Amino acid sequence: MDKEIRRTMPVFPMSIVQKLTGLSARQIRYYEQHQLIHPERTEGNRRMFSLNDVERLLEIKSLLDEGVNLAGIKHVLNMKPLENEHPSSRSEHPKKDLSNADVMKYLKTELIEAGKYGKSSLIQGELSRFFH
Amino acid sequence: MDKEIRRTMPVFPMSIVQKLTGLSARQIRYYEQHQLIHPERTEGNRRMFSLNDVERLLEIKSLLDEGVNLAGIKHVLNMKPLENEHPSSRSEHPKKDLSNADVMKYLKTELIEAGKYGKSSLIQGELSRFFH
DNA sequence: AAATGATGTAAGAAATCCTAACATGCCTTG
DNA sequence: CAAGGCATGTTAGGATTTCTTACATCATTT
Repeated sequence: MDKEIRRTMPVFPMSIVQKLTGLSARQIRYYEQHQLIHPERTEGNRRMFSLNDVERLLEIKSLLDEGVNLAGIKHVLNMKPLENEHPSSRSEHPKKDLSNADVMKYLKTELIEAGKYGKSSLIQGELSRFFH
Repeated sequence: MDKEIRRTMPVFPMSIVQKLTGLSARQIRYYEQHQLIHPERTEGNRRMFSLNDVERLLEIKSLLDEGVNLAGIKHVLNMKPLENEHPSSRSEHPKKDLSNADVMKYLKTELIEAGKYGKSSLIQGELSRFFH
């Protein structure tokens, strides 16, 4: 009964998550500071990550590669916290299940709005010069 | 491509393996010392365990509960190292796939032999008093 | 030019893990 | 029954890893 390792169990230390995601410790801590992830802590205050945390970090990395900034990533990830949160830290989120298509639609409208008003609320750098 | 976590990847530190298996650090190190497991090491010499290592430890624990001693467990586990070894530490083992029935048969003959000669090569304590 | 966002780096403290050694309790054996 | 071996607990000192905080850097935005 204890044999199965749940996806929400905090089992990976920082060093392993760095190797698994290719992110630096600085980045990972920064994303936590900005509420993109919520890793657990040991009694001694060391971060411990679950499989879901790692996958979430990979999502973040992927979105970063696409030029989305942290504020934008936060919006996207907050739309589907149901499967990524630890059971301990879950609260009364507005949990709507949404598909990849929904996320893309959201990002596209954000982009269009940004283009209209000459201000990108989500994208910085690369893509932002396509709108002005 | 990096998203899938292989069963042989060393990802769990000692503290997590203790919680996952219910074994003490002393026990885990002792089993390694006696070649029952072969966890990897970080650059800084810290043990890092794979999922297979953890499952192997659970097998060990289960066999211990049944009264099998370390020498016996070593025999049993050495009969099926193909799926439990790290790819890095694999060598030209006589890798025969064997079923639970095979293992049980092996254990039973060992028990019978032990009974015959008045010496238990595998079992100590509980069961040993059934033979003498 | 100044402000902001994202990340790197460094320092000092604290937590975790390492090995080695000695202690303990239970069997087994002579 | 005493001696030895097995499996584990405990302790000590040292090394490694992680933590927080602060400051630096570089690109982008205002």
